[in-house]
Amino acid sequence: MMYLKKYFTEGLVQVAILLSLFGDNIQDGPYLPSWREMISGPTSALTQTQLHNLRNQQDSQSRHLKNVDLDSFFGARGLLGWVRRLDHFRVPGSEFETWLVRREPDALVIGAPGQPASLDGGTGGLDDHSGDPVGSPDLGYGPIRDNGLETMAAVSRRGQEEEADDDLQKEDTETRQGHSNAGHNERPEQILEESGMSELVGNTWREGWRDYYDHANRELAQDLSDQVASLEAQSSMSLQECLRLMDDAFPYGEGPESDPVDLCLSGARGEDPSHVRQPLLSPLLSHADPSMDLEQQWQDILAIMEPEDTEVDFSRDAVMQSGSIEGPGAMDHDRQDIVPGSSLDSYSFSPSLNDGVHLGAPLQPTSVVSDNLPSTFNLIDTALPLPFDGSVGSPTLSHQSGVFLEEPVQPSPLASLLDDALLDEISFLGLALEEGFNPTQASELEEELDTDSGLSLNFSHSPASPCESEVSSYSSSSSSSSSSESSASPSEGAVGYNSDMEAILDPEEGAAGGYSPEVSKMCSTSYQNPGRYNNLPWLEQVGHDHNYHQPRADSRNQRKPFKSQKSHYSKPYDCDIADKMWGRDERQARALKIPFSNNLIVNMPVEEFNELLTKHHLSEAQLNLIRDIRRRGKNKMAAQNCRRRKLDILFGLEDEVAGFRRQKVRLLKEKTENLRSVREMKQRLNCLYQEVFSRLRDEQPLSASNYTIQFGNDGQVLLVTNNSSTKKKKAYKKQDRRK
DNA sequence: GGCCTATGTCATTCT
DNA sequence: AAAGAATGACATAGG
Repeated sequence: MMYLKKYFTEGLVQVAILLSLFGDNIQDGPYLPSWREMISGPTSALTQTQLHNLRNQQDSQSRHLKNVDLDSFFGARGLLGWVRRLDHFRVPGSEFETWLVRREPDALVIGAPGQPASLDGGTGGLDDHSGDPVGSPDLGYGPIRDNGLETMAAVSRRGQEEEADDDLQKEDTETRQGHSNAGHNERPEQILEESGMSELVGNTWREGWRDYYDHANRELAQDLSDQVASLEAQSSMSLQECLRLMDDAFPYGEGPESDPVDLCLSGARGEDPSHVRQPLLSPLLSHADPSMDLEQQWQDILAIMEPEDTEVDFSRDAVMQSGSIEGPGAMDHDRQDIVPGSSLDSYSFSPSLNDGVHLGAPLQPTSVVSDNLPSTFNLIDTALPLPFDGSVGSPTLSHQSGVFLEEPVQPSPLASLLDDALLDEISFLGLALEEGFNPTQASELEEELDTDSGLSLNFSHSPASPCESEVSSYSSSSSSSSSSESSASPSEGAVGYNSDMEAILDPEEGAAGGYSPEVSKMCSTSYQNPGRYNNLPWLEQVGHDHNYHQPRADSRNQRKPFKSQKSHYSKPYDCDIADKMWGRDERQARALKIPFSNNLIVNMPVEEFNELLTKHHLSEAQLNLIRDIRRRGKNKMAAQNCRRRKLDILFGLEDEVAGFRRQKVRLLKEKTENLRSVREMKQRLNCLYQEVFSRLRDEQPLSASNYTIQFGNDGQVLLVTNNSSTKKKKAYKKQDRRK
């Protein structure tokens, strides 16, 4: 606020400087705009939207017209500040990655997933327990490790900028709370208040365009942030608990069984699981009670999953897993995308699992684009082969899933965790596809777009005041010739306008009716740059010269020498140019022998104009004509300025649209990354499930394809055959809980 | 001749 | 209240 007031009071030059500074900001990477805004101060105006016109239309606030651009600047600052705070929705994503780091290297962190302080020991723990994590990419936790490293980097960055971000997040939190409490209609006001600009922005602004932008973008951002937040909360907590419990059930070094994860990993390497002693989870979970009852652990797992089960879409899951929607081609394509070079290819499963598991590919952009959306959904949805038995009171874990089940499928509880996220992703991708967005090009596009500031900071305004040309074209009605206008320099500014008059026009006063240079600087956008909007065909006809008051030299003007190359008011009424060169006013003025040039009449200050009229004895017809000439001349300049402002608004909106598109690409990219991480976690959980099942033995090893693990209400662990006709239950002795 | 664009002008409202 | 600014609507010229 203080910044803004300072700049506001110190004049428009400082505002221009601010805009220039902001132009640097917009070129930052996609992860730091909010920081930069906080650190660098209110470099806020994304574009110079000339929305004051709209505001003036709807609500005529008592602000000076010459300040409307500044108003719009500050108004845009509030709006765009909010838009840029959409970056906050990435915070959940960042925290989600943080969770990965905490879980892997440091078991103590698991119980307290919201404490960044424990992250410091994460890297060391990772190194200690994994042997040579960097040099052993085939250990199977490469993706997680990578995520962890990324997270560490993110956390490090976060720590460095935490102080600034705290303020920003606080502000954002307050904003969101206000939004949730007050509803949509109060959001713009809240934004204005938090930006300290409420006193500068009119009501119409809040009710008009800002509402429009606020509504559209907040919906987008809110959906994303809610989705990511819920996704993180659900999946991270559930997976975390599951992994911990499962690892508790099979602690490292206890008994002949190897670590569950090691089994999975060793399976990928073709090693004997019993000889593999590369712990992945056990060291991290060593704090857990190793004697914890398996049943209790499963129940804990199911308790975590259960709330999500009610939202499972059975029919869709069944269809998906039966492959009725996804064609074999798409399936094959997905698999091809997954295995080689994928971040998941380091995960391994038992042979049966490998046959059936439909690994969630890290959302290969090509597959997303080339395949239909259902296939994409299937790709994601079937990534977790953990179904759920809907029987009330008897939660059942089943290996039935789209992965390795032949029987009627049951929805996966963990898969349901991601339903919302997946649907949102689909809608997002659908939207992107609608607009021709290709995720494969997202990165390139983002880079390309980021290089384009999207700002209209190219103040290629006319060096001369819009009225200077006319002022310079003043000529005495008696002494000036027709060449006076063409030879006058626009920069001369003040020119003696009449031999009868002793006063010298002040150039600023002479620009009374024109578009003031300061305002022109504020409003001028880069549409005068011929190359900027070359890709907008509808703008080809718009990119004309808007220096209305300057002599024009384009081909059109050459074809229209009489009308365009010389101003109507540049000729004295008694010059010997043909009548057709003059407009109606010139002709009438000459007919009535008005002793002033039209330029003089129009651009003269009103006091001097009135004095001039009184000095000369003019007839009523002459006075009326002079006043009409002045009125029409003023209005003509006003119309020119009005049209220029319209174009300024137009291009400002174009800039904003470009900025929103960049942000959309950025958000899609982040969402894709988050979903990929979730899929990886689901795969790991599935691996653990398979391992647990493989350890349940009767007289002989049980086939995972024939049995389903169930828990009875009495605490018994049951193995239910998948064939309902020959259903038999094997009750396992309830183990003592040593909790 | 019709369409489009640029520009001027008028009427009206607002500052 | 006057002057001017702003702008929608319309007319006109030219391509």
